[in-house]
Amino acid sequence: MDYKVEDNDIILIHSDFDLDETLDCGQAFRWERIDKESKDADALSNIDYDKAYKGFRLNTPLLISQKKIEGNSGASKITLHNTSESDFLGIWVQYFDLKTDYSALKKAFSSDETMSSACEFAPGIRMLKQDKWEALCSFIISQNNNIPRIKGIISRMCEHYGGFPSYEELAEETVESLAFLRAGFRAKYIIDAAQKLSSGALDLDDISTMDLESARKSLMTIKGVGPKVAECALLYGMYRTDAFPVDVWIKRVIQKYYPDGLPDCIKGQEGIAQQYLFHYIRNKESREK
DNA sequence: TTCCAGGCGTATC
DNA sequence: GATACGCATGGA
Repeated sequence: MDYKVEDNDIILIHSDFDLDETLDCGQAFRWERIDKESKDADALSNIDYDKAYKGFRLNTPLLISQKKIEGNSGASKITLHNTSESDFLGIWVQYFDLKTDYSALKKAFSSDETMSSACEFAPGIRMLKQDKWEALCSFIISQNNNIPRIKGIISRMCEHYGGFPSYEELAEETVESLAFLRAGFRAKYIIDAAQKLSSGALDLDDISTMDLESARKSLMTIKGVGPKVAECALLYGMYRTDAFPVDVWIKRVIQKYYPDGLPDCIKGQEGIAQQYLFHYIRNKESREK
């Protein structure tokens, strides 16, 4: 993992990192693409970039930009703006999973034909290793919901609390006091999760060390957490790459490409493979219409 | 208007 | 254990 510190920025040259494919693929809900005409773009007025995003890991903000390097197949210059080396090493290296070799992963995955197509379709996808509580809470909100509306609910939540709320804060709320979220039937689930964590009935650090089956069961004692949300909390919040969330889109993938089971080449890394498959089925088919 | 969205709780068999 | 249905909200 090579990087350099330049003024107040951290610079990476990377072949397996695309901001659109990683930050806008339904695994995290707080990244916003910066419109070049918007006020946010002012901070980048002296920067040469193709695309940029602003967002958060829990309550640490980041402005990140990408510029394709001409003549170097697929490589981009990624800049983490106004980021100290200690924040980079302490937060962002893990968040963007920078110690994992995605070229090697994709190569292994590509012995399967569908996986090969999915990796080729969006080669810049990376897993985002999110905060445990942020991931759990976000995916409780995600159920039977669409991505733009999930983002809206989480955005209203963060605006209201001045950042992503702690479970202690949410444990004090009621369905009525959370009406401003317009989260629908999910409000009571958010509160139940917050109360179980706040009271100590459940502990996400403990759960993260359990074997997969015990961790699932423990998470599913929360109202509104079923197999899919538990799997997402484990994958995105606790880095269990062998967790495999199955939502309506992945059900379509399985029905269409894997009626007889998942291929061996993704064993142990099912969760990461799932991210390529999810993006592939959601975007490829709409693009073909 | 109806259908659908990164599902789950509940009732019923 | 399997299956059917309702659920809040809002965009297509």
